[in-house]
Amino acid sequence: MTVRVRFAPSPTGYLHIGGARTALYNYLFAKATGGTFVLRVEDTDIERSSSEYEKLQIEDLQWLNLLHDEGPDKPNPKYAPYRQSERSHIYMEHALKLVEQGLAFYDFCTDEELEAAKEKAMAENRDPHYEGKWREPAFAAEAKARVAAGEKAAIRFRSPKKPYTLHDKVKGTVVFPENMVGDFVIVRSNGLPVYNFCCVVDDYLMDITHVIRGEDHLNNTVRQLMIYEALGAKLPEFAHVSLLIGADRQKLSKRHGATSVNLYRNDHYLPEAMLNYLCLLGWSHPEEKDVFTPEEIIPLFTLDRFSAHSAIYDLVKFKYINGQHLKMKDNAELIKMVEEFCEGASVDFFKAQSTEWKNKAIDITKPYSDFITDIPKNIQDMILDTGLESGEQADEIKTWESSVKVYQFIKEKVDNYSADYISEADLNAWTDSLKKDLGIKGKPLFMGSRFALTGKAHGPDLKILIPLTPVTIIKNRQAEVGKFLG
RNA sequence: GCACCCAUCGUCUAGCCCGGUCCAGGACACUGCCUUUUCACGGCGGCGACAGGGGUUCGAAUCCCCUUGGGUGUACCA
Repeated sequence: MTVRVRFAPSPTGYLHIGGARTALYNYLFAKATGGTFVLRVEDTDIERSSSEYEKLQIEDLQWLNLLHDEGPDKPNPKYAPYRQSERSHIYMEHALKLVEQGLAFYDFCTDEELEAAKEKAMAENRDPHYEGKWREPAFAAEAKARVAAGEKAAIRFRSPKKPYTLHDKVKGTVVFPENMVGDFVIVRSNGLPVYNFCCVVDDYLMDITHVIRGEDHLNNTVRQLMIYEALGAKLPEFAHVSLLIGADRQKLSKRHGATSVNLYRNDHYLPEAMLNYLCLLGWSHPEEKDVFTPEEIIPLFTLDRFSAHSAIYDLVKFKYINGQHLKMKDNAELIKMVEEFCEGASVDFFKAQSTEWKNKAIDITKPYSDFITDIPKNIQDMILDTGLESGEQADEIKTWESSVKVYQFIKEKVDNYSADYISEADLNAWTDSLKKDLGIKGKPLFMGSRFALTGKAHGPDLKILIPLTPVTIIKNRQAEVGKFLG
């Protein structure tokens, strides 16, 4: 049996990080087993669904490189169409069959009647299940006649009063007691079928072998189990993955920060880092590695390494993982990314430099960066910025009497420098001269010359940094340094 | 309310199914040291958890029960 899994988003908003995570798990499982990853669009809620969101969600999936093998844009004739809105006739056909078999029935109750019955049941401390007369087989003929006459009716599934057992790959054996659900609607009175019904019909007809989805569907599964049974369909394997929650352990929402994938995409997070981080929220690497690429994980991915409890979505480790993936990239790729994705004065400057310059600039900024956008930011701070660093270190430098000597010596050299950039050899000659001729050594020499050249007490190795810095900028800084030192 | 799910460092987790090798391991964060005549990167340490209570057992993080806490569902939403 070849594995077929699906990701079935509702196009009612942007792709959510929780959705991306379940998509990832389905994708990894398909790749790990040589199976097929199907994308199905669950747009039965016509009020909230839009084709625009469908498009955007697919774009986000593509950005994450979670490419589907089958879907609305890559149909397999055997299973198409892949949008539930285009499959209405299929659902109706099966719903009608269930009515014929007496496993479902037409219901003519009004919303008011239903609401009143529900309130009464609650008040009497009974389960608020359907109690209308139409569930009685005796009314079947009358119902059929009324529908034939054009009257609108919902179709309800006659729920068997017995317990159901689910063997879930994550939760283990779950027993749903009888009376957990009443006779639920499978087709609305407006003729549109409902999620729990469509889902089963589709998973059945599309030969889905493994249903990997969020835990929020766990209780729904009892309804689905009933429908599988009524349809005479073989049950797929189920894996109900725990949910992502906010730092307050509440459902993830806007107030917890960015919850949709496109926001991370716009901020130029690395897609492979996002996948890496999301993967770890609820699944663990067999060797406890925590930085890895999707390709590395595919051969290792199994359904028995999920944790059963929900995980707090917290950006701190995400940042670390993004940094690790960034540091794995080679310079050529990083240069391309900076030029393509980043903007600002430092990027414009960057683009105008030689390849050699770019490579060195990447070398010195990479260790300081977790995000691609940190690179131009660091280029700005380290190479282009003319401001002074304030704080204890700078104050300490000011107290050294040698600082002024170092500054004056270097200032004179820089003022008379004819090239646009100071060479490493010249810089070495200057520090040698400071050491030999002026007798300055140790901290005052190195810290002092760093401050005299950069206006800062910290930063990358001067020998690499200074040859990358335009002399004009150093001159501007020196005016500031001069004022600071008095 | 009722049903279902869950419960190991602040966070993500390993271990739990198949009790002893766990006075509980890793990672992030925080922190100390080393390296770097600076900072970052890196390396080596430190801090830090089995929710509580019963039971079973020679022995429980691991099995059972209760409590507490959290989550989900209970729609003619998905």
